[in-house]
Amino acid sequence: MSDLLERLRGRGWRLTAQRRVVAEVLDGDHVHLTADEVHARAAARLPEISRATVYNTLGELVSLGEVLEVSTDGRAKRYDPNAHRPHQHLVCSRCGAIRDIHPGGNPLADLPAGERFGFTVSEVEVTYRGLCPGCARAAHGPDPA
Amino acid sequence: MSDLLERLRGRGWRLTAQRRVVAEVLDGDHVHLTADEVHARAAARLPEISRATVYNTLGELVSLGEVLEVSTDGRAKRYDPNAHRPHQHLVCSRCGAIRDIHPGGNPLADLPAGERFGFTVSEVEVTYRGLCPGCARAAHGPDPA
DNA sequence: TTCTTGACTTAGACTGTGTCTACTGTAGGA
DNA sequence: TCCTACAGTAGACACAGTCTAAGTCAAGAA
Repeated sequence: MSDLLERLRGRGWRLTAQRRVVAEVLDGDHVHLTADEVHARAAARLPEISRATVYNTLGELVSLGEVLEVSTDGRAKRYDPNAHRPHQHLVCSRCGAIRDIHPGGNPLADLPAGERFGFTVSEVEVTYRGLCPGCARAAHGPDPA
Repeated sequence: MSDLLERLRGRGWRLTAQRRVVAEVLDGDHVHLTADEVHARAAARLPEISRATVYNTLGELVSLGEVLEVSTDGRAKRYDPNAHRPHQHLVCSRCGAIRDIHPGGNPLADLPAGERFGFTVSEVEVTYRGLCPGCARAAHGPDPA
């Protein structure tokens, strides 16, 4: 993640304790935190950080292209630091767990011209839904209730 | 849409004026209204209908499988009556216009086993984003501002 | 090192979307 | 007609996110 901090400094980003903590919280693979979760984890290290700062910082990271905003459930948006490698999401319909996946192929090519309604199409978002291994076991196994 | 009303009656749904108006508002192709828009249009025909009734009725239509809930912008959910024909969405990133599209192929098959993390995958949601013809013209043409 | 400046942060009010609750209305059977 | 259960209502509440005004601080200049 120091890469990210370096890139941000290179872009003239003023580096404050708050921004550093938010960037650090977003480090890792398969990280998809809501703004409130980011705030909670940031506040564990820097108790006085405010919600507005977390929203501001997340918004800046998104517009700099360093973080992706994903909304898989129609509720809170989630923030995904894995922005430099195009990927899709696999979501558990029961517990909400999210995994990043990297299928081959280019889904944009699957859209025939006749279905484009004259749109200039530039992006595709693909979300696979199903049950994660744990929830599938719970659904099939002997019901302990 | 009288099909829908017939189906609902067949399921023992008590058909009231409020429910009929909500179902009628959702008639048509490429219809993707927010709950508030449904409420506004329903209230034009039945002024005393309440917001809670619109939410309740939409929720019932969704759980009966007659209407789909889609959230393309992370803001308000939209309700899509085109639930009996599997389809995907094409969204204008500028004005938010939504079109239903029906590409061939089965996107589920594009997900190799090695990328499934043990999930039992049952659905795919695909959203294409770009500019609709009107917004593309506005972006390219001589700026009238 | 100290000063200056403008960008950054803060608390809290505000908005939009959706849910819940307690009460009222009403369709249809006894 | 009366009863009962389901449907509808208004309004309070909850959650996610945005905005504002005022205070704070990082970083360059002297």
